[in-house]
Amino acid sequence: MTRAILLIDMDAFYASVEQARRPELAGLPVIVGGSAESRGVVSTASYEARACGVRTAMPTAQAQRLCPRGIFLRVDMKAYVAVSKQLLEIFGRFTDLVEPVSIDEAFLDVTGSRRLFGAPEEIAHQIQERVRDELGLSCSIGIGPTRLLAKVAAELNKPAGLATLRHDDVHGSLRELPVRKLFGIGPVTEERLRSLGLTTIGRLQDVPVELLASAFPTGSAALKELAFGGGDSLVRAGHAPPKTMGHEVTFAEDINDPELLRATLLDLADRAAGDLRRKGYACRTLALKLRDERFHTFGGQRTLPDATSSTKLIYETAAALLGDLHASGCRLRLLGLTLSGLTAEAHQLELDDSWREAACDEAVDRVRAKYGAGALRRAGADLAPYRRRSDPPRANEQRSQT
DNA sequence: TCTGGGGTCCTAGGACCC
DNA sequence: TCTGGGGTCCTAGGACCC
Repeated sequence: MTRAILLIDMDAFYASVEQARRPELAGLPVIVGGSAESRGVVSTASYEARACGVRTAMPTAQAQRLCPRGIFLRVDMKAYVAVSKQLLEIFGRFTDLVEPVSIDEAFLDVTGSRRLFGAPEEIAHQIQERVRDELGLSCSIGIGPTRLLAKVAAELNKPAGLATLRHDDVHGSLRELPVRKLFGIGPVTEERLRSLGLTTIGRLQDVPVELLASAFPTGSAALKELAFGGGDSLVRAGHAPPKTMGHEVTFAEDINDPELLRATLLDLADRAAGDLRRKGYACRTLALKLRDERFHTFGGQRTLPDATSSTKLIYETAAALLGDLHASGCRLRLLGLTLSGLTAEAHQLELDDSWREAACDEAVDRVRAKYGAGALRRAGADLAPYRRRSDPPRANEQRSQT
């Protein structure tokens, strides 16, 4: 039996959540993203704002020029995560095979749900109805026999759309679409394909594989598979375990002061290690990301002999790495720290005095769990420049130092 | 006109071991 | 003096996604 896969994609998710919880914003150009002063970009623009030309990833300053009457809001990730959970609950009523792919998208395998809920199109309609009535949000749904075809279909008819691509369409309507519609083909690959005269999916289907292989020595087979709507189509229930966890920050102004950079690093390490412990992981590898004033991005990584979740050890390793990577002393616009090589945390052997650090981390975590992430800050981390510039502590915020 | 922050996956080269 | 092949781990960088 042909598989029936749905890809549900929320329309203008962040902006729509804001409009749903603040009805006075309905019908207005809402733009969610970083503030213009802090070199932010647009995360999501409502369709009213898109009418002015505002797009995702556009600098906020540019969005303000295009849409002077736009309502600019900061990202409220907590609120969006909460709505995302509600969405997954709704999807789960129709099938157990729900695979979230991002905060606002999920694959559903409804192959086995037809007897209960009807044809895939019927199921999709019901889901759109439930999402609209219960959460006041709209979504677009693509239906296909593979994940890729469902994904492409979802893009065909936004917003509030519903579209189906069947196996037959691979040799029909799919051929007319630009290659960029295929998940996995981005701007770079699109341009390289264009230089070969391959602009539509049909041309990509027809091109001899030898010719493709000369331009893409390693990726030609995968490109062909994409063009025919193939690829992995197993929908895996639930969230995949995380592979990395990290944080990065873009400064309001480029800096090279070693003390401010170390303070930033301490804050990043504190946040990343805190996430690690909260979710029950330890890491073995940590990677630094730097971006200089010319927007050149570079980095480095270190692997530890043993897994850790200690803020202190992670910070000290990262600080040493920063010393190596930033020997030039150039001005930086971005600093990031990502932890990888994650393993489920085993209880640490207390052979040395690392138990002191563990006890300290644990105490910090408990206070934050009770009073919020801002309740307590590592001594030194509050020097991080973005803390002072764009994120002043609230008047009633409890502060103490460790 | 100035370019965010959270991720996943892939490639390629070198070290090292058997 | 010349010289294997496979496998794993580590590092740097980049494409891509939302």
